[in-house]
Amino acid sequence: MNVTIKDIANVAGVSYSTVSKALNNSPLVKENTKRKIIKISQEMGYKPNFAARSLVSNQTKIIGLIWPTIERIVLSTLVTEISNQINKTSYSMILSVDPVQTSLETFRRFQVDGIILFEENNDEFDASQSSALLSYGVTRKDDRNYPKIDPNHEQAMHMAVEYLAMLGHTQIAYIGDLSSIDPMQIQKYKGFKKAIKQHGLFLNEDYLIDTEGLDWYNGYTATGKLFKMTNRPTAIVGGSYDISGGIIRAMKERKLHIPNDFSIISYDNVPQMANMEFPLTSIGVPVGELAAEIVKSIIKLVESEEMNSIDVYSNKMMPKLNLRSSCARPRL
Amino acid sequence: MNVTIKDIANVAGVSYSTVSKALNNSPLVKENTKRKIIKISQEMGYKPNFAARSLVSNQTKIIGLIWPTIERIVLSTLVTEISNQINKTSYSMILSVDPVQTSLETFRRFQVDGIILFEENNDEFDASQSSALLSYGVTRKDDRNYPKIDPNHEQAMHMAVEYLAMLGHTQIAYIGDLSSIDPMQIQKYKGFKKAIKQHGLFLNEDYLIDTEGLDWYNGYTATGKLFKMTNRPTAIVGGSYDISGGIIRAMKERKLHIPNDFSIISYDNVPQMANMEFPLTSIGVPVGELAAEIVKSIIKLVESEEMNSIDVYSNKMMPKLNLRSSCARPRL
DNA sequence: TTGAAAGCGCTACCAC
DNA sequence: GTGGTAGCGCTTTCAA
Repeated sequence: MNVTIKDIANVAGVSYSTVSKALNNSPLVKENTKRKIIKISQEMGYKPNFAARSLVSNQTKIIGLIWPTIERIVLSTLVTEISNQINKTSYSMILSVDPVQTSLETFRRFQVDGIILFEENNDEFDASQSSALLSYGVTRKDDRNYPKIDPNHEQAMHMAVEYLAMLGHTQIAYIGDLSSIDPMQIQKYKGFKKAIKQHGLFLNEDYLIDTEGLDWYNGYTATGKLFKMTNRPTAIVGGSYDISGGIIRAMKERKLHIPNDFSIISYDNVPQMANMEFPLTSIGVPVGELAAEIVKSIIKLVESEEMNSIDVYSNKMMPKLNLRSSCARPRL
Repeated sequence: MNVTIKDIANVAGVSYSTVSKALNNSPLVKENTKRKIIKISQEMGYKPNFAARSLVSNQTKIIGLIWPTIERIVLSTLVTEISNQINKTSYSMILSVDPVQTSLETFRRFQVDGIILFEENNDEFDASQSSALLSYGVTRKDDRNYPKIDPNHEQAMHMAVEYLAMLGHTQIAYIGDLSSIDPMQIQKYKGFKKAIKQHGLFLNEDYLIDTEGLDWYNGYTATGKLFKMTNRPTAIVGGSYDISGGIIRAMKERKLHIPNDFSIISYDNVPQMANMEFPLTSIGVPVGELAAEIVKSIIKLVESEEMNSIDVYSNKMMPKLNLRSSCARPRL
């Protein structure tokens, strides 16, 4: 059987309520007894019983996260990063891989204090009975009244184009998923078009290359279309980490040089960008910052909700340009 | 506030101990009252409080699973399937994406009843303090005293070669990761060689094609090597789902016909095989069976451990050949 | 500064 | 068949 505070109390010769206070570092206990109790509890190998604690305190200190159904390396990096950051707090994180509704129910039985949801999980669901909810990504339903964290895709495209234009590029292509109904993809592509216009460049419709998907191979094939053009662009914005991987590969196979033949900026600001076949300059909210904001927000939400003040907000996070060596001035 | 059994008791006009029994389907309650109570509890949206239940019963009915670090579609299919199957039992499953040691500690705080571990998680760790542990995959350390579930890779290769040989193939290639130190890859590749010999075929070393990785693109590139040969094989065994995807793509690009130009069998018996560019005949333990065995074993382990009888066993599961239309007799 | 006691939601036992 | 009640391990008043 596990050691309980009563066992400790017996050994220490105090009441078990004193033990409880001591272990929770309450200022109501004399430093001396506190130290003694802590020492004894360690010697006895005491581990607090989570169930008992959460039963009485009515909070579990657990954050639940519903695993995004669309598997992308960027999302799993985000999830891992969120987990790491939560581990640094007094909270823990658990995951569910079930559909949203099922996950929500599981989490309710666990009485998790807060739930992180990815808007890619776009199933219909009823969140009315749940604990504090926070979502990441572009929401499809405006009537959902929980806070949202979302990268500013439009601004990202603006910064990418701005940087390329500054280097002297005027012929910039976008290789990304134009056919998707995923609002995130739509925002990127619209953002790109808007940015081109804002920088006074000519928007060549041929330079909007549809990958028809987000996989590595989609980027690879789409890049093939680009080589068939007579009037090739000098710079490319890749729509995602995976797509850009395919672009690089297509370049390498044709013995093309980055950045001399083509300057490339990739969407998605993840550290893995540095380990690609060719390290790419990238644009996007750094995944660490995203995770930090998500963790900070969910905890704030959880703790504020206890005082019944749920304020619905939406945070469009600012992207950053991460310079590597995949961009140069265009050849004359 | 959440609905409790007391609330239900009030509405139903019975005592709350009767509610408890009814909800646990105890034979001590009259069918009539049982039905009434269940109906009311559903209407009120009752969800049992895990913490309270586990506090008294001293078990959580939770299985923890440590997310495999190597991301493969096959593994995530397995995890999802395991989750689905656990949901059908009285247990629930939670995931941790942290390193093994951290996950183990989190799970201990949760007092999970059992833990599923993937042997890909090959970190060093101390499992001595943990609850019932079960691992999937080839263990690297023989001194670990917990049960293991593992597909019989050797038998799988035997069956694949047998089938191809039966169709009349004598020139069979293996495209897989030969350079890996992952014991699972080593077993596949050795199994293939052994199977070739057992079927009295000549083992052409050139037909062992190293993908140098498990990604889609590794299969794609490795297939290129095959086309450079003068004496090409007539049949191919693909080392994994992703690798085989690359093989198919390489075939398609060269306008080669499956199965007329090449017969292909892929390792990994997952349903997604049917949705590939070309549906492939596949070999491996069906992922559903694997999940079922894992779930059955961990639950058995959890429940037997309560009577202190931990028997360490290792289950090498039998693969199955899943016929689709990617194999035919070789051309003469 | 410490101790006693109530009670979180539930299961399980014993009475009726 | 049903109800009453003890108690799981802990936190949190309130009293001493």
